[in-house]
Amino acid sequence: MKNSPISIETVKNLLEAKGVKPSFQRISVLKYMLQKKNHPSVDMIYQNLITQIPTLSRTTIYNTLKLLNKKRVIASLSISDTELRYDYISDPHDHFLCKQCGQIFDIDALTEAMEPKEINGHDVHEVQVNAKGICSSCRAKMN
Amino acid sequence: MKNSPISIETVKNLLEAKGVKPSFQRISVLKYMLQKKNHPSVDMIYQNLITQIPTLSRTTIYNTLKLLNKKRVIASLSISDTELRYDYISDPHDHFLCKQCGQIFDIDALTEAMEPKEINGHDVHEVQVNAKGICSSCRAKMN
DNA sequence: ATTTAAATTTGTAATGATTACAAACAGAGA
DNA sequence: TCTCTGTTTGTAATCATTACAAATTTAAAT
Ligand SMILES: [Mn+2]
Ligand SMILES: [Mn+2]
Ligand SMILES: [Zn+2]
Ligand SMILES: [Zn+2]
Repeated sequence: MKNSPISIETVKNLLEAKGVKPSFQRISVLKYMLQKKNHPSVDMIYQNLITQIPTLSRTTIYNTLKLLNKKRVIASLSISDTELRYDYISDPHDHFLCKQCGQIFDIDALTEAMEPKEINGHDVHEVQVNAKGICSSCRAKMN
Repeated sequence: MKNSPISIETVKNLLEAKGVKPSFQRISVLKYMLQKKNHPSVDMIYQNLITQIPTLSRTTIYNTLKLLNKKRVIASLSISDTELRYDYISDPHDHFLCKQCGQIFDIDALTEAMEPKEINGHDVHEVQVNAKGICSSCRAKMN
C-alpha cells in the first residue's frame, strides 16, 4: 500500500495522453508521484530523484511541475504555510495536513461532488477543501 | 459597504476579550482588518498603516498577526501561492481567490456547517474551503 | 518620582521557496 | 553533418517569512 510499482511505459503513456513529451526527467517526476502518493514538495521530489539522477537540477523539478500543472496532470495544493505541495489528479478528494509532521493525507470528499462553475458571478476553476490538525500517528506519539 | 467605520474602543474591547493587551499597533492592525475586510497580506497592512505610523516595523505586523492567530481572533488563509492572507474570525464562510487580480472574496459556505472534530482518526482543528478562478470584475475587463 | 522588571516594538540579518535568465545539451529531421 | 527546437542545467535575483538582539514602552515595586 505504500509504494505501488508503476512501469515507465505506464507513465510515458500518461504523459503523451496529456500532450507532454515524455522526457526522462518528466517520467521520473510523475513516476515518483504516482508511486509515493505523498503530495510531495519540490524538495521532497528533488532529494529522492537526485540519488538516481545525479545531474538533476532543482529548476527542472519546478519546470516539470509547472508544465504538468498547466496540462492538468497534477494539482498544486496551497495547504502548507511554507511550500506548495503537488498531487496527481485522479478522483476528487480532500486533504488533511498534519501540523506536527507535515504529512498530507487524502480524505474522502467532505461534501458531495461540489464543482460549481460559478459563484457570485465569479468564474470558478477549482475548489480545494483543506483540513488541518494533528494526525493520528502524531497524536499517539504525544502520549 | 467598503470601509465601515470602527471605533478604537470597539477594537480595544475585542482584543481585551480575547486576552490580548491592546497596544496602539495591535489596535491599528485589527481595526484595519475589520474596516477593510479585504483578507490582507502582511504587506497590504504594512503599506496602509505606515502612512499613519511612520515608525512602524514590518516585524510588528508579523508578530501581531501571529499573536492574534494564536488567540483565535484571526485566521490565516493558505489560499494564495505566494503569501499568507488573514481574516477576522466571525461567521463561518468560504473564500474565492481571483488568479487575475489577487483579490479574495467571501462566499457562502459551500457546505452546511462542516466542522468535524475527527476524520480518519486525525484530530481536525480547522477546515478551509478555497475556490479559485477569475472574478466577475476581471472577467468583464477581459472582453 | 525613581527604579526595576517585563512586555512590546523595531531594525537588521538570515533563511528558504520560488522565479528569472542564459548557457549547455539532446533529439529530430534536412 | 548542420540546424532548429525543445529541454535541462546552474547561477543569480526576488520575495515572504523567521531569527535575533537592541531599543523603547509599559507596568509594577519601592
Ligand atoms: Mn491527494
Ligand atoms: Mn473572509
Ligand atoms: Zn503527523
Ligand atoms: Zn479579479
